[in-house]
Amino acid sequence: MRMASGTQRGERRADALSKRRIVEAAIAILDAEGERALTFRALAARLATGSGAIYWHVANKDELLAAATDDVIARVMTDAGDGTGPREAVRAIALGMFDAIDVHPWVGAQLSRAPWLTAMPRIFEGIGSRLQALGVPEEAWFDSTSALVNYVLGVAGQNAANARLHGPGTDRAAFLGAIAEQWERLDAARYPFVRRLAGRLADHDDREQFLAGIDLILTGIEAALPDRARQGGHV
Amino acid sequence: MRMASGTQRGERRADALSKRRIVEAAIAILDAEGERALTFRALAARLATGSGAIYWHVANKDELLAAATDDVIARVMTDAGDGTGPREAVRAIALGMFDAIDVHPWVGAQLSRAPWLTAMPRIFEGIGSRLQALGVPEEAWFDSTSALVNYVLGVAGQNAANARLHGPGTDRAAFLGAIAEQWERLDAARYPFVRRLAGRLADHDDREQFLAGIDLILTGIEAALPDRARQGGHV
DNA sequence: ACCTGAACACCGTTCAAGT
DNA sequence: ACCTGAACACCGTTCAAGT
Repeated sequence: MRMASGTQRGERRADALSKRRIVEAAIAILDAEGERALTFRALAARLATGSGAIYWHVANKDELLAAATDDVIARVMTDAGDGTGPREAVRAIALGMFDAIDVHPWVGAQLSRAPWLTAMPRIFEGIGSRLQALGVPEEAWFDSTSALVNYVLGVAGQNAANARLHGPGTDRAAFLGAIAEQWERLDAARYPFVRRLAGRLADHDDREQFLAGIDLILTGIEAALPDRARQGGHV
Repeated sequence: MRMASGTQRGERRADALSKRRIVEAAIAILDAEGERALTFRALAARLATGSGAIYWHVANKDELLAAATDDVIARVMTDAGDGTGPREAVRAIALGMFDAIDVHPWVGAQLSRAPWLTAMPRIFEGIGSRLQALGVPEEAWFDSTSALVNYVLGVAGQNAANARLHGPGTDRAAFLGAIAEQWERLDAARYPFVRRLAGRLADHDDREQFLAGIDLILTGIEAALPDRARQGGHV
């Protein structure tokens, strides 16, 4: 007796294993239970199969994580980035990444593991093409894009790290408050600056601060723009 | 018969276990053989003891990695950062971190795992206090420092990731060349910008590009400076 | 107080055997 | 071609037993 019910030649059962389904299941586990919960055993259980079956579709865990990350980043790049002007587009792309990593913190960690061949070209293209539209001269493309991308990746990594510390579902405010409290208790002679900063830690808005950083870099980029391009991008 | 040779009351044998010695051994393994090589078994073998002995001095692997990272960062902060003016000091601190991560790539990965209570205050203090000296007004301290720190962490994470891809001791140039080649082969319709960038990937100088990003952010920070502070820091 | 090393629980990955 | 699931090698961590 065949397992398939209503399948025809060349078709696949709706629940047949595939890289797409595996990646989707992986994302679901990562989102709901965090990075530590993603094991081949858990994945196999969720997909009602053996752990070895997954290896038929995916080479190893690194490839699985890269594919999951690429999935999320691809969505960001198609969804965001069509603001009015090029400056708005850069901000929109950056914010899109921030928000995506807010929902999928593990993406932030994964991006620090060099998906140079999958997610990274998407990010470079998304941001760099907008800088080009902003009128940044070709000699400055690489450095400018790299500055924005690295900043975004830095924030992404920290958000991922924070999410790892307070497991999925814990509230951020209490977490930040606890750190602020520690910072206030640091040695006054060695950490005068950090102690004065501590008060702002607890009540600052991550998203606003992220955007403030983007704006600082954009201001730096625009300061080096040829006069012609300063009035909001070229035609 | 006692193991000790020439030890007196209250003294420790030169080769007695201690957190310091454990952390030093861990750093040696991480530097020489990479992150994957650091296991409690390898560490115990190197220290000629049982793996359980390490747990008497160190709570777990996370604490060990945090301590190793803190060690490296602490050295950067005491060694670097005394340039002529505050702007030079910021650049010196940033470059110090870049160079440290170049030598110890695993630090870059570890910083993306939130050592909020050890390395992070050092970094914030090192950079933030110089921005203060630069004349940045208090309302802007947090955002400005955070922008620079996140950028540095982003670069750090990428350098760590690259080092992980080409194991310790492989040459960077060939590695970048391989990626540039892949980027040139991307779909022309979807990645026009990245394809044009690919040529620059292979021959660019990481360190110079890093500094260019720092300068962009510093320019953005200085653009918002009150007039009084623009001429090179306050008195 | 500090060290030893076997044991435990768990993981990524492989592979002979199935369909 | 694709799936099953036991087995392998390895890891972080624990802990009873030693000194």
